[in-house]
Amino acid sequence: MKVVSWNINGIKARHDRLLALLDRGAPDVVCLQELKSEDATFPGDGIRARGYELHTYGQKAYNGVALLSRVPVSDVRRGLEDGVDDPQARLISGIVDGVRFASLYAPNGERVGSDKFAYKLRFYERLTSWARARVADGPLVVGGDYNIAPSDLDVHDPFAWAGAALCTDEERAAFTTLAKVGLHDALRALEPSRVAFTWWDYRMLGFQKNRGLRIDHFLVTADVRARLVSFEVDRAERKGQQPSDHAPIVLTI
DNA sequence: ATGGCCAATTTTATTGGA
Repeated sequence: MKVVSWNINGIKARHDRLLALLDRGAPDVVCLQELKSEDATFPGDGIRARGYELHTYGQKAYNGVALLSRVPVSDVRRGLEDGVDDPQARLISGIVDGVRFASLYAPNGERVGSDKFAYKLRFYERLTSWARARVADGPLVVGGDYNIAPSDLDVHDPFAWAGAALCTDEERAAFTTLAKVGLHDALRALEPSRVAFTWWDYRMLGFQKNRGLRIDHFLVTADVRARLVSFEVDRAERKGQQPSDHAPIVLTI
């Protein structure tokens, strides 16, 4: 099966591109991030017309995640489910063919020392607890924008990014701690040393100069890892008119 | 020289992104 994860940076601005992606690639499951749309106004008709079940967890202007599937989804869950009063819509998941698929939009963190950076680290602690509980339930695939480049191999210019948000040791430790509940970075399981950026800054001709980061990932449980076939970055989707600043990542299981 | 872009709302400025 084919699974896509994509930070679309606004469903309204990327709606036609999304439909084209569904038509072109016919993915079985799609994890979307940064919808920037409330559920009530989410443009879902074209998605459903293409045979997908659509589950959204949105909010006005910011954040928002969605799960699309051509196969029926059960036990849809929204948020971190830990009782914390947190209005930010960053996680949705559901079970498809016995595997739980989650769409994650982790906080950006702005800059080291900011309130948003502290929120990011706290979010990762909470996400780790959530993931530990889900891993105990069964197979899990978490696709999304983690907003962490796990190693210097995932950074176009590690010297320039040293110590900056997305690349700090503290964030990388949070990513490692999350993985220790029993999750594996799918690309690294397949190809330990491949350079595969997933985000490029809109400014400064970032994509044209390939000044990118790998911050979108699939984390999978060991049983899924054993069935991995390939991981690709859909770089073509970063080109042309009105692209998202993230390219979709595509996992074949 | 350390910025340049983009989306959405608070819209002709501001906020957040990464």
